[in-house]
Amino acid sequence: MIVKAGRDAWRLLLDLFLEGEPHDRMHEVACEVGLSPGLLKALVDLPGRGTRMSDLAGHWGCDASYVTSVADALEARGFVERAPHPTDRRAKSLVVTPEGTATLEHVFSLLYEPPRAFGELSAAEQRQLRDLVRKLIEADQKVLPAEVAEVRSS
Amino acid sequence: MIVKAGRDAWRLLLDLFLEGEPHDRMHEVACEVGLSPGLLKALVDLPGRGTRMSDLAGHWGCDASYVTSVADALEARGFVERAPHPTDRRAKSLVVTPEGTATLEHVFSLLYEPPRAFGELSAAEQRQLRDLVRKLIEADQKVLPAEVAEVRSS
DNA sequence: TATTGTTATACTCTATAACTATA
DNA sequence: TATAGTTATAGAGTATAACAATA
Repeated sequence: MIVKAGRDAWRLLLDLFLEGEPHDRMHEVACEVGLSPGLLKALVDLPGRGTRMSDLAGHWGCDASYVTSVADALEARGFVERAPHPTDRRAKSLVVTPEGTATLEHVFSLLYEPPRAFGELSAAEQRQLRDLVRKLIEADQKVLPAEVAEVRSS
Repeated sequence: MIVKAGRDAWRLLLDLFLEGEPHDRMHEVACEVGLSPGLLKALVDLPGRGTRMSDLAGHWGCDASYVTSVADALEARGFVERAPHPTDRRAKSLVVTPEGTATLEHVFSLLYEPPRAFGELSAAEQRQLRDLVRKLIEADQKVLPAEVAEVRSS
């Protein structure tokens, strides 16, 4: 059951992400590595080797033709390469180059750097927060499939 | 000082907002009220009565000409109206109409509805989470001005 | 002369439709 | 005939530059 404190917690969390220091993190990181936010998101969200470009469209929730232009842009920067599908000669997949991997590592090191405000919490409080968010994520993963089932049955 | 648990907490929080149920909240709400995400953000982020359009450009971090088109779009839907500045006849401000206010209330009621995962936390845990995030926001507000000062001095 | 909001124009992001090669 | 990726084209979103009114 969600109590008032829970509602307040969510609201505060939302405020933190919509207005505070964390807000522009994705945008800053994109600038830093010279990619548009959309291209950065694509690079970060690239599934493992062997995924067809057509499946990427589904994964990203965009049109197939847009996958082509994203692939062109990332390839032009040397971050990915097109690779042929082993058995289906119509299909291609995108593989991350060493340069792309290095960029991704840089991206994550920037993205995962906590906002300074975290330093104002005691070590015990940081542990508490980690445990609570972990629980939330586990619950989220439990809840999501249930929602999919709901949509299917309606 | 930020300890490992704090880093993990931030990383988990980021995962929650980038991938979990909360991720598409803004987008869903925009659909629900028939605004593009950009227009919704503008409406939500509209400062109080009397703010000049030129100041909105600074506030939103966009060009002044874009403020004009945002104003046109929101005015076309009846959510805001242009009002003359009391003393400077060059300037105008945007005021939210009753219809705009009603829409905003609807928007916030949707936005502030906690993800279902919150219900998996006990009442005590929800209170704990609220207190921690509250602390984080207070620290964030303390940290932000310091950063502005840094930028100024560099 | 500088500033406010607007217009005209152009560039980026993303989608739709038509096309080529392969299944 | 259907599917994979591409191309051509069009629509949003956003910026730059030139403009009219006012300060």
